[in-house]
Amino acid sequence: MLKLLDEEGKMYGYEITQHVKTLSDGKMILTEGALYPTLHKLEAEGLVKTKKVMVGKRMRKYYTLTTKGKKANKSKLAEFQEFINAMQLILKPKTTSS
Amino acid sequence: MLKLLDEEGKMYGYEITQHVKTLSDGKMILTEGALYPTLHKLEAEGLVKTKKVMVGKRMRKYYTLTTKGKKANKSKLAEFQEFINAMQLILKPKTTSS
DNA sequence: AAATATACCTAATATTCTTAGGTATCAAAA
DNA sequence: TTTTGATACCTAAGAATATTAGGTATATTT
Repeated sequence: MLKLLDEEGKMYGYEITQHVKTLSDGKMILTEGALYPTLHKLEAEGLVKTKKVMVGKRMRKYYTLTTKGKKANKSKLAEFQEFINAMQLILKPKTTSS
Repeated sequence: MLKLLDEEGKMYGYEITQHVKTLSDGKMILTEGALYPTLHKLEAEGLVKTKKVMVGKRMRKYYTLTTKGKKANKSKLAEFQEFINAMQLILKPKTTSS
């Protein structure tokens, strides 16, 4: 979420779920039960700030990264890559011979 | 765990934690609170079977994959790779120009 | 002798996700 | 025109999993 918000500037919750689905060719589904509590937590931690906008009679809540959120994005992305690297080391096939 | 057991043939719990630490250059720590409940669950599901061995006065519980466990290993490895692929698609930097 | 490593384990708590709701507007199909 | 599906927010119960912090005991190293 932080990464998408960093690139897109501002996004609303539903938009984030659609982005995730599109970018992953439908392989990842970010459910609303996972999405909204996380966004609220990010806001409580001061990583994002919100702006409510009315589109017709319907409400949209736009999220944007704070300075703290941009820093968190970088560190979390690096952390995730380290996780992937470590997992690949562990899951790399053990070379039996050669 | 399934992957390590598949390659090593048989392993005991503590050995698995050390393997994970070594393979990942100390970046991943598999704690015992995560390890043992998971091994017990794998056994309950019939993916691994156990054999208790006394080494001096100390007990070791060796785990080996069942046929079902070997199949599960393959599918779980594939599943994890798909997860990584999907995440990389989502986390891939958005090309702004060119 | 004491500290560290080996070797098993559990349990309370915390965290997070899934599932399954609820409310409401808007557009398209039946 | 009604009903379905998409858009758009949300919460809460339950399930799953990890963290933390123990407990027990033997073996080895300092």
